Amino acid sequence: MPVRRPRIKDVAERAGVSPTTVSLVLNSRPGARIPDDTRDRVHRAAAEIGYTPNTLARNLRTRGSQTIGFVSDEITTTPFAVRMVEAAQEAAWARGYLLFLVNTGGSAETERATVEALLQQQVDRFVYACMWHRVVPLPVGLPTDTVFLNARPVGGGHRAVVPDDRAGARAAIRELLAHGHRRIAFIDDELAPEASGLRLLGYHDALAEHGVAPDPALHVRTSASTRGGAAAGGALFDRPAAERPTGFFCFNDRVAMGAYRAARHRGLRVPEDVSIVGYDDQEFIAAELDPPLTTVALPHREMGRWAIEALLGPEGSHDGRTDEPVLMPCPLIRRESVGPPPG
Amino acid sequence: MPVRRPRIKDVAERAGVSPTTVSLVLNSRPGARIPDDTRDRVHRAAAEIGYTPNTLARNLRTRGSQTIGFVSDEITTTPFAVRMVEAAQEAAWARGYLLFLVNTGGSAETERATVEALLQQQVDRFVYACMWHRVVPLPVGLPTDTVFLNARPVGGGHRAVVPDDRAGARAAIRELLAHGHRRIAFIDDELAPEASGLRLLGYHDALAEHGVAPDPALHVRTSASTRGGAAAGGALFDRPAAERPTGFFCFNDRVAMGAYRAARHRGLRVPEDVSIVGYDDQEFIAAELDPPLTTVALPHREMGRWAIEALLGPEGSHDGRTDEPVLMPCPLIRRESVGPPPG
DNA sequence: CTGAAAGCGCTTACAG
DNA sequence: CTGAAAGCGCTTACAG
Repeated sequence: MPVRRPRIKDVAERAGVSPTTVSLVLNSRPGARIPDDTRDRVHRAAAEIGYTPNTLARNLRTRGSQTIGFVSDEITTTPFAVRMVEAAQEAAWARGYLLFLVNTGGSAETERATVEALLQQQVDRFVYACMWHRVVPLPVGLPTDTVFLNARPVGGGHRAVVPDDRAGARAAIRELLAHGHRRIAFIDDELAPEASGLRLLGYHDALAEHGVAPDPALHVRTSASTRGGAAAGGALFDRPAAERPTGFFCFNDRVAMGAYRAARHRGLRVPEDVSIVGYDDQEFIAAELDPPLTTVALPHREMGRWAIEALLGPEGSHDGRTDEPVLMPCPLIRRESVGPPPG
Repeated sequence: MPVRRPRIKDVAERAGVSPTTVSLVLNSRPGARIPDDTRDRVHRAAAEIGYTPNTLARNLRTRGSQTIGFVSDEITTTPFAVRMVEAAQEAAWARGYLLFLVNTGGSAETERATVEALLQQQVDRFVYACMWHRVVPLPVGLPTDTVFLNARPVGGGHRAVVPDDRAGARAAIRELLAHGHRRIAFIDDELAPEASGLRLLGYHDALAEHGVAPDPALHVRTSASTRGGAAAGGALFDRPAAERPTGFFCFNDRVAMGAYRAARHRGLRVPEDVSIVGYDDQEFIAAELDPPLTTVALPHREMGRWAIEALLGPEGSHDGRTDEPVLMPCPLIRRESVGPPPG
């Protein structure tokens, strides 16, 4: 470390040219007509002393900064949504950008300070990500071309990408309907986040398509956990046979895991006696349940990539108009928890 | 954004002093005797025009860089180990550092390019993290004071922090022994990673303490998944009663989840008929199993924080000697899957 | 106490 | 085709 990295001047001296020339050939600027001879000497000299440009200096001069600020509420906190970070990082890297990752823990104050610190680092492009699909107040200090990931700002007017929860739910319910189910329950999240409202819409959409009247008693809310799923599922299982739902759409895979448990405790088999569909396609859970869970996947990777591409997209691709958020499809993942209703 | 951020010169003009003075007061250098009067004028001027220093320029000049490169094999890929990233980011932020996050996908070539790019950004401090406890070849290009997180370099000689898998396993087995179990199986990972060897040692340690001779037939290897756990657990359950283990130590929580399933299929109850201990304390799994799983936690947060603190620690705290890796304790998390053996 | 000047390592008009 | 010079926005000896 103590040996100082070679500078452009060192290359210039060794190649017997000026720093200007070195800069020109190393950046291979289109306009510059430089004989191959000179060009070679420079490249050789650079290679020999292991020259590599100081990005900081370049950025200071050009006022660019090949970096992106990735600020999130607590995204890294959630094992769950990491693929968004991963995909974003990969997409950024592929474009020659580096990602500054900061999570603010949800505090508005930290958020402000974070944005400030990044701005000082000359970071001029931001992705603001949430771990849950949320509608968020506009974080102060963020530039107007910030891209929202898994979130949209309350007023709109910014680019944003969110999962298409409504269509995802619709697909889930259709799957149940296609197998012949008519009494279909929706075990929803009691916190009723953005995703909740959207999925309820999708639930109704699909029911309406098939002409089945929604039974309000079959839409229940509980904590979106295994425990909640077991409790709510159990209550539903315990209804009189004629009123008992045969198909269950669960707010997430953990709720589904709870529903499995409640079924098991009552000697009910999945999918012979009851069909269950989850949401999230959560790693280590959905595929590993017994039987493997049919569920709707959250397009974390796709959204992460989209966000970076929108941010770095072709010049002027964002004309500042108040775009609608992009709805990323949530594919239905068919496994083995859905079958025809009993009898 | 088109409005250019104010520079130090703007503050100087407004306050009627030189840039030198502004720099001096804003950085409140210890030696500098500056009258409160001047000091106030500068601060006021800075506040009025919303001045905030350009970190890039400062870093170029001082050759510092308040940034840390966090390079990992595929850490963000694993929902599982995110807490390491999270804790590292928080610790860095608390010290005024920003984290460049890059994961290389495990490719040595990408790794080299990554380090190179970060070096060009004048990043001079690195954490190299792995998602699994691994022994890694020394990544090329990383400075010698790099801190290894959840990994140690093959030759040693670098600071590193890893989970104390041996002690963790010992605690798990002791827990089983304390409840009276003597026939204790270890359902190990077939890939036999670093953690595997260490845990086997801990398993033997604890057995030896209690004078129970290890039965090689009770140490089995399988894929570290639910399916693997179900298969291996099932085979063990099917042994003749007198040879059947009553306690199970599983390589991870997913294996334990499989063991639960195998037990259930055979009408065996946890913990009445069989006691099970996992490893990882994996979120959304361990605590949500039925019954909740007694397991050993991986100290991801603690390791993440430690890495940053070692990196940023008091000057000269690293004297370059070939330190042994720090072993971070893996606490036993008692829940409800362990009881006395039947009969 | 305070300022002019040099310089961190680049890039980019501008001359020649 | 190629170089001298200015400048990105700071900090820091050095004078005074």
